[in-house]
Amino acid sequence: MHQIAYPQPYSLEMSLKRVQDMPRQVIGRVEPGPVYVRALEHAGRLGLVRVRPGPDALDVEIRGELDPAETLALVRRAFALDLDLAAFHAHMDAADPVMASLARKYQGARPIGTFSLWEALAWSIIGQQVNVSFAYSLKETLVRLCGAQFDGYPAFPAPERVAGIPYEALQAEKYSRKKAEYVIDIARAITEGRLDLASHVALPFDDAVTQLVKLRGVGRWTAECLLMDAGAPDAFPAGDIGIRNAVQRFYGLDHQPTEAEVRELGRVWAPFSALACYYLWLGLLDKG
DNA sequence: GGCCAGGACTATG
DNA sequence: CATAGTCATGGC
Repeated sequence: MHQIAYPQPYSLEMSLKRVQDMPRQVIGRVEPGPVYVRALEHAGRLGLVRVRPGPDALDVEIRGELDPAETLALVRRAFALDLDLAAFHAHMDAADPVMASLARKYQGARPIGTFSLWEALAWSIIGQQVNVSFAYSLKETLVRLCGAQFDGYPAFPAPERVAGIPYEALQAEKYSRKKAEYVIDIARAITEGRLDLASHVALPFDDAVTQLVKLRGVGRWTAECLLMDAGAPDAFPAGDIGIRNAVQRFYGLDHQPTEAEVRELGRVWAPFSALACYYLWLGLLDKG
């Protein structure tokens, strides 16, 4: 059992809220405790990760062939443990009372994302246009068709696995032709060494977006969602329909704002736009 | 039953 | 550059 000291502020229960409220827990699952469990295929090794709250630190259990040091680093990133949430609160207290109020309501919540850039990008493409519930069923299909398993828990398939299936395999499972092509083509590009997402993500933010949108199936929204999941603190998918609805609701607008309006209203969130979007999405989970 | 979903591509003015 | 049509399907 490994331990990761809690950042401040932090609440695993709050952070798990969004995972638990999803219509399906395809890869990352929450079990009683609470315990976050996910199988992981990383660098050709398969294993399982369990994360639970200890008295003074997060307890991380790593099983299988996974390298402990690498896996702990992945957990840090996927659980956003290095984000300065205290600075986010201070900034919003001074700049935006609405956002400050949301941040207080979900005190200690940090986004729990994917464990690889490939999974983040595939997930964003899968999530384009369709409702979240259907997106999860599409993700489940991909996992069922190609994913490996550890101890009964499915892992998100490595790109090599997805690269090997024909478009028709996904088309037959309710993917649109284009969505099937986008996901499989990107898996093939990664597998064949033509695409290195890590090098794109490492670029300055605007350059990263510019490079990512050159990929077929990747527009600005998808690029910003990937960068957000990769930990870019100021990623801001302002055109997101959920963000637009959340802004209308929490800022009391009489109409659904356009992407430009959201970007303007959210200018004060910089350099914490990604966390602001996360808290807006969190707010949407509470109906009414 | 019609419209909207955590968009992007393609074809036309 | 700007707008319209298309995509697949589930949820409401």
